Amino acid sequence: MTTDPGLLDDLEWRGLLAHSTDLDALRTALSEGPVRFYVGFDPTAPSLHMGNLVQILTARRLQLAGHVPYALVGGATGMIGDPKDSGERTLNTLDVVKDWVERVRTQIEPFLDFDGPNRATMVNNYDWTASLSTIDFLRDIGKHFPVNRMLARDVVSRRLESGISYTEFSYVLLQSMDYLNLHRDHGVTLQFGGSDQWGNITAGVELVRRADGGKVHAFATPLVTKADGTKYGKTEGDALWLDPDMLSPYAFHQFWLNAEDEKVGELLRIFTFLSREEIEDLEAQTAEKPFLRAGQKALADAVTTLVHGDEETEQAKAAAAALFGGGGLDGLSVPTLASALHEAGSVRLARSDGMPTMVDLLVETGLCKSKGEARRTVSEGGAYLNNERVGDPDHTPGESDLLGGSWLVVRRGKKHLAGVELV
RNA sequence: GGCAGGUUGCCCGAGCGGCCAAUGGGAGCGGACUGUAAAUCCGUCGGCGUAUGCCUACGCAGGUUCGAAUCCUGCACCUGCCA
Repeated sequence: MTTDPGLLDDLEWRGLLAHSTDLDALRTALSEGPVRFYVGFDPTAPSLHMGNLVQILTARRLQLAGHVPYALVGGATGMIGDPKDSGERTLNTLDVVKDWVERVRTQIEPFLDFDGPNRATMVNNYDWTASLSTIDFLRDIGKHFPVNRMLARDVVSRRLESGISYTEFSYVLLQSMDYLNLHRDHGVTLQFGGSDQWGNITAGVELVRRADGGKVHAFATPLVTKADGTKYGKTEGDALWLDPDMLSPYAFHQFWLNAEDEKVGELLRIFTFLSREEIEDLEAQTAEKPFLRAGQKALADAVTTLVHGDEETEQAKAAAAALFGGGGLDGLSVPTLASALHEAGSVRLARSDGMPTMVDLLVETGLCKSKGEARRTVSEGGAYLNNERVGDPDHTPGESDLLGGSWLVVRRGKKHLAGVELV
C-alpha cells in the first residue's frame, strides 16, 4: 500500500491543522508507510453534527491517502462527559449511552472503507474500560497524571470558580487511556480531533510517552465559526444534525446554501473533496459575482451529497428551485409543487375541519410554535400564503387559493416554508 | 461539621413586599436594504387570546401578608473561608 505524499500539504492548505505535535516528525512517519490513526466521537446526542463532520471527513482524507483509520465511539467516555465551559453535564444512563453509541457508529460507517488493505476498524472504549478495576486504573493510569498539571489545564482552571466534579475532572485520564490502549494493541501512532479536544489529545500523547516511552503524533482541526467569530453549527436554534430525521436533507442543504460569502472558501476546503483548482475557481467566482452564489451552491450540493446521497441532494435542489425560483408558484406543475413541499416539510389537514385561518396554518405547519407567535408574525408582516403577504391573522383561504386543487404554500419570513395539503 | 455568599426567562445578568411576565445585553424571530449573503437600522421576544382577563414562571416544599421573585422556616445544589 502506497501513501499519498501530498496529504499533509493538502490538510495544511485546507486549514485543517490548527494545532499539532512535531509536524516534521509526523510528515516523516506518514511518508514511511500507512499510519494507524484514531479519532474519537463521544455519544452526547442521538446524532452527530457539523462539528463531528469535520473529523469524519478528515479521517476519510487520511484513509484515501492510504492510512488506516480506527474510529472510536466513546461508550465509556460518554458515560462521564468531558468538561465544558458552560458547566457540569447531566449524566446519561447506560441505556441511553448505548443507544447513542449505536447511532453514532452507523453514522460514521458510510464515510469509511471497511475493506481493502487499509480497512477501517470501529472500536468502543467501553470494551477496555468497563472491566478495569479502580486499583489498576489509579496505579497504572492515575500515577502518570500530576494533579497540579491537570489543574492548570484551561478547561479545568476555568471551571474552578463555578465548580467541577471529580467525574469530569477525571475525563482526561479516560481519553488518554484510549490512546495508550490503541497504541499498545493496534499500533496506533496518530490521534486527531477538534481543537477543543487538544488538551485531551496531548494528554494522551504524553501518557503513551510516560507509560510506554512511545513517541506518537497528534493534531487538531480548527473550530469552525461564523464570520463574526461566534460558534457555528446552530441553525434555527438547533444543531446542524447529520441524522435526516432530526434535520431534513432539505434544511441541511439550505444551511450550506446560506453560507456567508466570507466563509464559503473555508467551508469548501474543510467540508468537500473538491480539488484545490476547483475550490480556488469557486472562490474567484464568489469574489467577482457574489450574487450568483456559485460557491454556496457547490458547497451545499457537495456536502449534502456526502451526508445524504445524490438522490436527496437532487430533491433538495429541486425543491429549492421550485420554491425560491423566480418563476412563481403558478408556473409549477402539481407534482413538482407537491414533491417540493414534501421536501420542505408539509402537513395534511382535513377539509372536514373547515378552512384554517392564517394563524392556524402557521401553527399547524410548525412554522410558529404557538398561536401568539403566529399572530406576532402576521402583525410583523412576516406571514405569506402562496407568496402573498397576509396581514389579517384570521384570513381564511378560499377554494381558488388551493394550488392544484389542494395545496397551500405557507411561508414565514423569507426562508421558512411549509406546505399544507387539504384532503 | 461551622461561618459567609449564591440558585431569576434560551444564555448572561438586574430586581430585593404592590407600579413585575419581571430593567439591560446576547442569541432567536420578523421587517427595511440585498443576492435565500454579511454589516446596519427598526420591531419583536412565556402561554391562552383581546378580557383594563386567566394560566404558568424567579432552585424545591411550606409559612407570614390584603398582596412575595422580593420577608420567614426547612430541604437540595453551587462557591468561598474555617475545621
